[in-house]
Amino acid sequence: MQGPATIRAVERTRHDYADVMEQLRARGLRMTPQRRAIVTEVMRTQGHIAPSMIARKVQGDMPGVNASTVYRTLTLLEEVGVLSHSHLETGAEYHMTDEAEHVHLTCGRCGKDDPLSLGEAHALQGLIRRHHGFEADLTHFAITGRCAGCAAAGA
Amino acid sequence: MQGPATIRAVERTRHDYADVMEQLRARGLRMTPQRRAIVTEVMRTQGHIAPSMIARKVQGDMPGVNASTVYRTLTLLEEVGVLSHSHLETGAEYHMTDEAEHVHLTCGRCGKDDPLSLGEAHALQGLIRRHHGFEADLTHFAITGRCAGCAAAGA
DNA sequence: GTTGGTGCAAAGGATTTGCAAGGTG
DNA sequence: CACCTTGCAAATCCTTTGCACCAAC
Repeated sequence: MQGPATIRAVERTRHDYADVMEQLRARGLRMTPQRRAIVTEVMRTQGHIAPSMIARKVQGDMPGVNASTVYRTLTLLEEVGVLSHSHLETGAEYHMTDEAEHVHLTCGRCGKDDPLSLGEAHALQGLIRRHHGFEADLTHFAITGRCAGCAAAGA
Repeated sequence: MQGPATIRAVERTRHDYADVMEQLRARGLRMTPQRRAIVTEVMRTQGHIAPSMIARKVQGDMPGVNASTVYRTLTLLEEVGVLSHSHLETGAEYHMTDEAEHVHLTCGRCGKDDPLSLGEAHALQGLIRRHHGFEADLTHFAITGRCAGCAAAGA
């Protein structure tokens, strides 16, 4: 599990089915109804969603879809570039690759999850690059801590 | 699973058994040989170690120790403040709380894991604080990306 | 018709829980 | 001796794999 590096400017078009199909076809792969259902579920989700949750939801809409199919599909769609995953406190979660353009600032006390702007993310990346030549992908792991409110509250 | 926030200057003494016992006793808890073995294993580890690995190693030295004891102990020692965990690409890993003073820069291609200095970490935290009032704990999640070498190599 | 995909079933591994027996302070 | 801890065993959960059948293109 390892995503692409750095945050790119948002210039690509958002993925839709045509897009997904194209990426699959380019590799001689097929767009099955199961895959369609899985992509739909991830697209419908604002933000990120856990694999096991995708499995449950997809099975809700389309009984008979096997969990193993879901896991295999997620892996495949990530290889193809349609999906990406990030690590949150609760585990790995998937999202459309082109929705990866934000960094999670998750409060460990109240659970609030603020996004970091592109500009701020770039500033952080620049700072890391300057000292290590390391190209950070801040979207891949969340950043935890205490939000302003909770920090003020003391905890 | 959620650790304390911010990176503190390293001024506290390193934990040793006396330290651990004190923290337990303060809560009316006991220092059993199993707990001693588990703490020993974590202290012996330079850096971080996964729960399942701790279980295996402890069982190696001290057959009969049950895995459930290990998991319960890790949770407890984290509540007490002796241990903390971080999230790396491979999952959660534990370490002595006072060894948490570094941020992981993990290369997703070659796997190299560089630490970020305290000063640099503070700079990043300052930047985040300025814009969001958010007190980031950069030690809790690793930062992935591409190390200088791999970034240059193109991948 | 090819070749990739899916369902099914089973395996695997990590982690949790209830409970009675055991050990620490 | 009281109460915390442990071992045991069972139960979950999530995820992976082998394989024969099925379907997309």
